[in-house]
Amino acid sequence: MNIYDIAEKSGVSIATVSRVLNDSPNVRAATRERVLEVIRAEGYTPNAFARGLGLGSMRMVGILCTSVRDPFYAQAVGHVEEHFRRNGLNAILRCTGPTTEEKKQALEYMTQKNVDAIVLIGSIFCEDEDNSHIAAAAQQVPIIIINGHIDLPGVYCVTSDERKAVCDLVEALFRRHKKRILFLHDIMTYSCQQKIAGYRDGCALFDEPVDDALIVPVERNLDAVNDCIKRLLVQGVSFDAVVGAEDILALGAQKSLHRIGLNMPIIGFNNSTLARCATPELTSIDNGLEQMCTIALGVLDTLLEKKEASRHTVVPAKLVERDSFRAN
Amino acid sequence: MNIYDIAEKSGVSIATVSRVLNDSPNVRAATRERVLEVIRAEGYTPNAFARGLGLGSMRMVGILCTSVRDPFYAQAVGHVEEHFRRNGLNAILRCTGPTTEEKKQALEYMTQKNVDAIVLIGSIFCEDEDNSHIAAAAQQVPIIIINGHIDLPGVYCVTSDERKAVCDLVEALFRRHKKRILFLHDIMTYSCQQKIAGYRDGCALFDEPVDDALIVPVERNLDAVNDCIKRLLVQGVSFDAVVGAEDILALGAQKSLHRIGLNMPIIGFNNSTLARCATPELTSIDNGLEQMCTIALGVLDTLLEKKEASRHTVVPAKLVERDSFRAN
DNA sequence: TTGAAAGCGGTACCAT
DNA sequence: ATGGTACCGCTTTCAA
Repeated sequence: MNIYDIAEKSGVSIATVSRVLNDSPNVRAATRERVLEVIRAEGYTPNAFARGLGLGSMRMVGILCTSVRDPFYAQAVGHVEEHFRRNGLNAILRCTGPTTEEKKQALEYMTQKNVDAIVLIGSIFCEDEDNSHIAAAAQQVPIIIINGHIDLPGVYCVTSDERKAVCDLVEALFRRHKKRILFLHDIMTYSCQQKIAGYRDGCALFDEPVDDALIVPVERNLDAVNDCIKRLLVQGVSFDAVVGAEDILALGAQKSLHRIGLNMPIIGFNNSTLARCATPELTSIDNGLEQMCTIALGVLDTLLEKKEASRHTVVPAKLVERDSFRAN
Repeated sequence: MNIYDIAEKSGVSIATVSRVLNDSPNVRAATRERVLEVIRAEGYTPNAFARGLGLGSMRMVGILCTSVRDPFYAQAVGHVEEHFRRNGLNAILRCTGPTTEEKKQALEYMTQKNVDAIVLIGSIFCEDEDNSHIAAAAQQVPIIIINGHIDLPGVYCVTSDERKAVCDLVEALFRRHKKRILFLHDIMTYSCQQKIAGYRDGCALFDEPVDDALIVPVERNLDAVNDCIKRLLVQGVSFDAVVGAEDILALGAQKSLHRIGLNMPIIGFNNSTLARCATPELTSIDNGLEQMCTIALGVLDTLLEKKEASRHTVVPAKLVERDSFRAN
């Protein structure tokens, strides 16, 4: 069943059928009805590939993330997919893992598939040495980065003001006389750098020197965090509060410290389900993910209309207070 | 840049270029090299839509789930995407929400996009009244259901033996003289029905009557579970163990009971991150998700080779014991 | 308002 | 081993 069949059965040319299909105004109402009737009766739907060939688009966006199995990215993918779908854009999902090589391949794959845009989820896509693969892809198709920033033509970024949020948090902790704040993080992404910058900003507000021994990298899983905390204590590194660059890190620290019998404010990041599932519930910084996704969609809409869009938008991040903060 | 340009620059016909592109053996090595050289030099990549038009496939599978934002589904989506990608199949993701209407639309969307297969994640796609939309889609393209079962031609199912796993669990609890086991569940899917059947099987083993007041539906969030537990206690419904049809339900019960000061074995389902994040760590039934995904890929591979595949495969589910079980 | 026909960029069959 | 060419199914321009 193709457009020729429909044309024949309706007694019109394929051009007319095509016009009906594409809501062209240049079709007499009666003709349109007749064609639509045949289309309905035959249950016809146009071939997406042929349409893509003619139009150069299948109204698809590529979504890249390092792993949907990570709840934070899953959350983001969900939001992006939903926002886009509501605007008639569907998603090709591709997980890349952390290596630059795979990210590059994924980017090439998406451009070859003629997607209308590529959404990069997380600043982990921003390499600090070489982003030429992103630059190359951006020449073919708009690239949108959620919570990451690269200053490149064709690359549109939406970030969260995590720097300020951490700064405010540090300030609040200092006011409670918590001056040795342990900051746990995993991969040193753009986002992570912002958080650390915020940490330093906060210390600077109080003219307090930053003890680099308190900024500690650790793998993103409970066991690694537990080992890390124990090691720090054995090494005699003292601290009276913990901030995790991800909820899971904060949660790991919480469990570890609880086991040891230590009690102090613990704050996570992303305000994920984990935060509420922790005991006691974790205070967490919400980076405004959904708002970032809404803006991303707006940017893309603007671009698809061939208008210019802002290359960098920043949304606020805010602290969501829960037990792990109040109690201590 | 298209195949004609490459043909011209290499001094061959487009047919030859196409052969080179598709690794046809009928090309002289020297010719192949010359063409490849031009392709490399020009950075040419074939147009996916045109190729799709000719081949009738873009090597894409549709993945449907009610919500990737749910960690369990995210986990599944991640596994499916990964397995398929490694076999050169990419994923179009579409979340549907719980309504049949949206699921139907998603199914239609996928068939219209000429995907090579559709993967349905979770038995929530199996309606118990009317699955005609799935039957219809299955006539166009193979449908694979992960952890759900519908007996329909063209629909291939991989399920987990959750029934047996719950039965074994109930047996183990009975042996510890826990005979009033509260079973919390949310939507009554095929999977949920299996779990309840397992619950009854277990009781039957001990000739113990099932108290239907202990099989309680509740919304899938912490607050709802908390309210539910409190209500049950007020109503005088007594129980000495809790099994949740999802980890989040078990976790909610754990928090609620802990707050009240009650202590009893609590077991979740899916062995998600949540299980390890709970305090104390939750015992959980692992339904063998990854194995299901591996099998799903195998089935699809078989089908794409136009061979017959088994319409229903069952993988074992097993209990992963942690603190919430041992301690009590 | 409608139709004819030329693309879009490939694949694959049939010759040679 | 290679080339010519007829599709694949739709969009769009140009005429009428």
